[in-house]
Parts: sequence; structure tokens; C-alpha cells
Amino acid sequence: MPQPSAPRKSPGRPPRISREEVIGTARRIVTEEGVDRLTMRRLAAEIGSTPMALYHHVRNKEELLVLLLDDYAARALRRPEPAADPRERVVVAAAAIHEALAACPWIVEVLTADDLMSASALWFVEQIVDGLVECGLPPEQAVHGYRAIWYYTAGEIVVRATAARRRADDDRTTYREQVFGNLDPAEVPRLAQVADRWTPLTGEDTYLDGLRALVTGLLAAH
Amino acid sequence: MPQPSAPRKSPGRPPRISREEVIGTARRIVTEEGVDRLTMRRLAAEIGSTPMALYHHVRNKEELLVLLLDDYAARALRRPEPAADPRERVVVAAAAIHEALAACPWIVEVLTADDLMSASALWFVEQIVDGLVECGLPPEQAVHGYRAIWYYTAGEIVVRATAARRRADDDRTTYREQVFGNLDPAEVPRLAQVADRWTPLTGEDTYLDGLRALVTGLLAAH
DNA sequence: GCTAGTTTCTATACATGTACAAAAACTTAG
DNA sequence: CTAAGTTTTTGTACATGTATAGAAACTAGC
Repeated sequence: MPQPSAPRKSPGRPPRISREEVIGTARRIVTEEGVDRLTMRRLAAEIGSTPMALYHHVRNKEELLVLLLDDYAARALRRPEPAADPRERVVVAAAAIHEALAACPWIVEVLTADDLMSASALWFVEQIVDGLVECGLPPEQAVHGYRAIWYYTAGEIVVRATAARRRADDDRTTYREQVFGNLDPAEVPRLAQVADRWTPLTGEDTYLDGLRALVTGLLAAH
Repeated sequence: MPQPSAPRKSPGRPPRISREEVIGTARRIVTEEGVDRLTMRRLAAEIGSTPMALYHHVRNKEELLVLLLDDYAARALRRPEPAADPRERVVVAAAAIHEALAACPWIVEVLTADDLMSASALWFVEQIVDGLVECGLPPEQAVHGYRAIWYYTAGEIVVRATAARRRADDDRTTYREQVFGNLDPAEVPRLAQVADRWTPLTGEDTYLDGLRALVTGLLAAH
């Protein structure tokens, strides 16, 4: 793997393409035609190279997508006005991450990253951890709190995006609809009670409510 | 797609394999050799058929995996003793789902299901919704609460599983380690402060703590 | 200039999911 | 029995990610 910025004049054949070019072209394809059209062959053709040459600049397609996500985060994340209330800073920072990622459906496959650890996201993580500490959590608890917020946020985006995708290419009856159509009120009374409202209810965007609840609960322990 | 239980004597060529046989054989391969070894060709060979014949019994590989997850849930989910405290019933039901799913790393790709809506999981969903209602939430809020819990739970499992996978086939330095190695204490003081403890901290299993916090917060609004 | 070493690029090959078309094996109507 | 219709199975084909081997293009030491 080449050093991102190697001291010039290294031995070996000089590169004809760069990681930046790969990422930049990939970004163009994805924004113009969607992530489905991004294939290694297509990307190579667009750059004027061969598919395998790309593998000298990115480890594999997954890493390419992670890099694309970082690239996107660096552009799309706008730092919000830090609120006075530290607790509100936590909510606002998490919501900003969520908003940027939710607007970008193609990253879902990558979103399962351990953390959102692009350099440009660090500021937001700092806001969250710092806010929790300011609210009285010991640093370790604050890190755990951040993780919980990240699980919730990533889960929300992934689950919703997958649901949307399944709905899109599923003309036939969904398994869920089958199961939900025949609820036994004796076995599952509450679900039977809300069965007909289930789809609209789960369609509502309640991310912020859940986030606030989570933050409330994280802080309540102290 | 064939009816699960069609009224016998339908016209057309009689099937030589069944959806049950497909799922059962797939389950055997996955449990014995891991999900990576489950390919449509391998599965067909094992059954004594051809790859494309499988597609008359499952829509595609993704659906096969969803069915496998349902199958797994039906076997692995054990209903816990319902606690007296409704709030504790919520926690216990969610924890039971989490425990079963976390023990089963291969489902991650499928886990992004909209809900965990296998028939066998319904009881647990009922426990959660009912517990929240008993604690005073209106039914709509209870459904939203359940969704928040599901986001958190699915997110935790997916994120952790992906992190584990990445660690496994990544000898080289992780991108995260690179970013985390050079934290600027002036930019992100809190992160710099915990940087050396980050990996062990995020390795700890704090699912239950986060879950309890979330439930606390969901109920605190009322 | 020549050789050795290093890095990048190219060509070929394979495993995989699955689309498509046609064949096979039935039931039913006449 | 034959013809038509229906469902399942088979065979072939293609797009995709990527492993592997070797060629190409450079630098450094002689």
C-alpha cells in the first residue's frame, strides 16, 4: 500500500493513477448514477486503467466504499452552533451525524463501520463525549454512552434503509405482512391492537425522540 | 412462488425438492462450516439438484438467509420467566432477543431486516410493547419505543459483528488506528484523554446498560 | 551502460449470484 | 389418447469481485 504522501523519488514504476483519482471518480459515478453502477471494471474504464490496477490504491471494494464515506462525511458534515446546555450539545451533534448519513442511502453497507471514525467526524464524537462528561458522567461512562448513541443511530439508518430497499424491489407480499395479517389477539393482544396502524407508525421518523430518550436515560444513572 | 401448503394435486411438474429441504440443508451447511461456505451451487449439489432449481423455492439468496434467520429464531429464542415489573419485562425480552442474535454471527447481513418479524419473535415484541404500555405509554408511543429498542439492538449487533470481521481479515493497520493515533489534544481534548483506553473500552459489552438507559428515557417522558 | 530491486500495471482465470430459454413432467378438457 | 396449460427443472450465459502470475517502468549500485 503506497504511503499517502511518500517522499518523492521512490523506486519502482511510477503510478499512473492515484488513490485520490480513484476516490474522486468513484464519487462521481456514485453521485451521478447511484452506487449500483459503481463496479471495479466500470471505475477502471472511467479512469482509463484496468480493474486490477485499482487494487494497488484501495485494498478492495469495501475499503473504497469506506473511503467514499469518509470523503462524503468531510463534505456533508456541517458543525452546528454549539449549544450552551451540554446535554443539548450531545443531541445536536448526534442529530447532525444522523442527518448527514440518512441523506446518503448508499453508505448503508459500509455504515456498519466500527465507529464513524473519519477524521472529519471526530469533532462530533468529541462533542458527544464532552457533553456527556460535562453532564457529570465519568469519561469511561461517556465513551460507553457515545457508543450507545452510535448503535442507536447506525441501527436506525441501516434498518430504515434496508426496509426501503426491500419495499422497492419486492412487488410480492412481504413476509412481514403475512405474519402481521394473522395476529392472534389471544397470543399477542397488544400487537393485534395496533396491527393496522403498524406500517404508518413504523414509517414515522422518531429518531430524535429516541435519541433524547437515550440521552436522558444515560444521564439519569448519575 | 409455490403456496406453503397448497391443496394437493396441482397441475404442473411435481417438485423434487421442497423449501423445507432447501432451508434444512442450508442450515446444516451453515452450522457445520459457516455461512461463507453456503453458496447456491454448493447447496444445490448437496440436495442433488441444480442451482437454478433452488430459485423456485426461495426468491434469492437474501430471502434464503432471512428464512434461515427465522428458522434459527424459532429454535434459539427461549421465553424467559415474565417478571412482575413491566419495565423489567421490557428489558428481559429485549435482552433475550439480543442474546440469541448475538450468538449467531452469520445473520448480520440479514439483521438489517425491517423488524425481527419471524412468527416466533412476535411474543418478544408483544412483551416489549405491552410492558411499555403497562408503564403508562400510549400504544403509539409504545410502538415507537419498541422501534427505538430494535434500532439500538440491531445496531449493536451489526456494528460489533462488523468490527470483529474487519479485525479478523485485517492484518494491516486499521484506518481507525491511524486516525486515533494522531489525536490533536487541542482539537479533541476528551478523545485525546481517553485515546489509549478507547479500544478496550469499546470492547466491553455494555449492551444491557445502554438498553436500561434507553428504557428509562423512554418512560421518563411520561 | 548494466544488473538487481521495487513498485505499478496488465492479462488471464475463477467463484459466485442469477437472468433467460427451453425441456421435462405433470393435470385437465376434449 | 391427444392437446393445451402449468409448474419445476436444467443448461447456458453473463456480470462482478478479486486471486495470481508476469510484464513494464522506474531507482540505486556498480
